Amino acid sequence: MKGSRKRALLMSDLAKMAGVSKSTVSRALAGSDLVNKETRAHIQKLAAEHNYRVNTNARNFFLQNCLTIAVLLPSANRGDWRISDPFFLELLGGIAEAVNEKGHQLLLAKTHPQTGNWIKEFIDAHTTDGVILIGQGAQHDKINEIAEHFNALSVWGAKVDAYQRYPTVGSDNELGGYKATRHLLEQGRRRIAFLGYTTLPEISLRHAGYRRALREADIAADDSLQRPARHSKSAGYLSTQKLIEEGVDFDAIFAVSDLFAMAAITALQERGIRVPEDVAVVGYDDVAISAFYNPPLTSVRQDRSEGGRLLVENLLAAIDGEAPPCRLLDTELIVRKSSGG
Amino acid sequence: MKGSRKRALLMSDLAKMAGVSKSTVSRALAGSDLVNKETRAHIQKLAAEHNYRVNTNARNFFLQNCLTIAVLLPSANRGDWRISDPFFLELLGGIAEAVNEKGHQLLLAKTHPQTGNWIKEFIDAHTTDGVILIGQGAQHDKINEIAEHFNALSVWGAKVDAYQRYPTVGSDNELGGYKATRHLLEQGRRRIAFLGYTTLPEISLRHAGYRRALREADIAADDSLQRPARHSKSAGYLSTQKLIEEGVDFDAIFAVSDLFAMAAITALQERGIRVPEDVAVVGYDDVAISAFYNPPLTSVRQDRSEGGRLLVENLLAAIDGEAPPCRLLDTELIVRKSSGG
DNA sequence: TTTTTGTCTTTTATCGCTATATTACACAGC
DNA sequence: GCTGTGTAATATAGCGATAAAAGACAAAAA
Repeated sequence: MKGSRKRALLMSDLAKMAGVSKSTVSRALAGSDLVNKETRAHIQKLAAEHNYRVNTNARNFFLQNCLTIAVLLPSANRGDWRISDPFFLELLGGIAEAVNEKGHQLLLAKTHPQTGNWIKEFIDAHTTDGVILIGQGAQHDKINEIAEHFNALSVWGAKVDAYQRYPTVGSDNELGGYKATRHLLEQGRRRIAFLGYTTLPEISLRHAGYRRALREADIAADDSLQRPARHSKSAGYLSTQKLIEEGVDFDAIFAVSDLFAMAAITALQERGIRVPEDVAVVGYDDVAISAFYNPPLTSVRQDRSEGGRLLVENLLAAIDGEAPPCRLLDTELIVRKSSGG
Repeated sequence: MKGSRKRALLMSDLAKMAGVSKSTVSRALAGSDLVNKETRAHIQKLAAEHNYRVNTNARNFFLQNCLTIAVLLPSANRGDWRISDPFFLELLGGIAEAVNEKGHQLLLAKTHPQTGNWIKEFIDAHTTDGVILIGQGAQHDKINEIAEHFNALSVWGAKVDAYQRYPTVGSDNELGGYKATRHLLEQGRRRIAFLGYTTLPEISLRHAGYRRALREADIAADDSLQRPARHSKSAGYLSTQKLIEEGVDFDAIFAVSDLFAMAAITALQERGIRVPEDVAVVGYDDVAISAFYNPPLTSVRQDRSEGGRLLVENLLAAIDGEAPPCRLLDTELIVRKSSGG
């Protein structure tokens, strides 16, 4: 079957059948009123009968109004696309929306970060007009390197203090971290654990917000409460278990993703620790499913629609040769009755 | 900014700059060894310096080896892409994988089912070589109607007994329902509620499996245990609440999606009903997040990778003018320590 | 009758790229 | 000096669609 696609019906074939010229067919199919009603109807019927469809590539080529934009989603496990975090997929929705609004095409691709220089490999192998990268992760240097040669990039993530050649879009992570921590402090919590791998730019900023809130409340930072769990499935769970086993005194957790928060809650409840009575938990992302969690998760909302829109805008600007700025999205704390205390 | 994309550098421009012909540039950029090493290097450097990129449309057009495939995901709420069920998004991943493997492009689109004839509208408005529909839902008749004129369709869903003009891919829903129910019966449960809207083809089949399992165990069907919750966010929650309020005697729930199962568990636990001690719950889909749920969810797994592959295969066959068959995927019951009893 | 107008249709040129065929040139061997 | 061989670059010919310009024809106006 591979490649054996049989020669498709062309517009010229259809024209021959209808006894008119190619352009007349083209116009008839486009519904132009420059062709006689009957002729139009006849051609349309003929096209339908013969299951004719215009060659998308030829059309796009001629009209040259359609860019191909790739979205790279790093997948955690090779061969299995059980995406590490639903947030990324929800963001993808926002991007799809924005891309379609602009009339462009969205090429979706999955990649395996572990395969060495994955982004570059992808760009070389495929033909795209621009790339949106979801998940800056710890790849800052690599992305910078790619941006030297390929500037049609737009990245979801955080602005890095150091030299940065590519534009990012992301929530105001510092403020988000601050709001989450503030909320916990307002509930009377004092021993707030931080669950997240601060090496990642976004997480580092959320951590900064967390520290600011504590500082303002005159609470000294406590190293035993810092839990650098990586973004892996079990990390949130294991880190929390460890926290308990080590006998650390804590009455709240700020987890840097909803997934982490859920895993943490699972670990807590397994040990009979009540949420939020004994330990309050706040997450990040406000993933769709969080409202259904048990207990419903208090979380910092990242706006996917707006995020997608800005990512696409930045990319189009970059394609035009501009150097778009890093953008910050509003953050909103979604308080749900229980988990957050 | 819109449309003001400045004239891009062409290959001919680059050729002029390098003092060679267009074809030489083309070959040099393709890394062909038909051009002198030095020439090749020089051209490549020049291209990089001037940030030249080949016109994707022209290239695709010439090579004509690239189809544009659209995936339609019905979104529940207009303007908000908080997708009703994470399973759909995970399936999207499987599709992306398969499409890329075949070297085609995946055009992602979101639609609003409520806008009348959404699928047809989409097909008419966009130019695609084929459409994958995620979510057959209650649209069987409408899809059939579209398939009359447009046969490049591939649908995730179930085979409908009645006249069906389009191919589907889906898990063996009857078997899945059977396995789930069987599992609950083996745990000694006898009063198993069914949570799902049986008007939908897939759900109807799962229900059939449920009934078969009960029949084999000599348990009479009980109408009060049938809960036709629709696929909406709160449906699982509300239906379960009602079940409790009505004082129905039940010791297990088979929910037709993990989302429903989670919502049900939330409702149960709010009333102090323990899961699985008092009521065991089994879901469907085995969504990534289910493992993290509290308690971890026992669920019927639908294989997204395989599903995506088959959806794409069917679509390519349909584009070639064949009439591909409806396919059934294996189902596997994933038993997690707690929820399922 | 001639001109004008209007409606429908065809001709022509083109989008930017790449594959194929062809040419240009250098150097070996006889 | 001529042919044969190999390498490197060029010229040419589309891919299939569409838009713009040009043409054909009939009916209305002068």
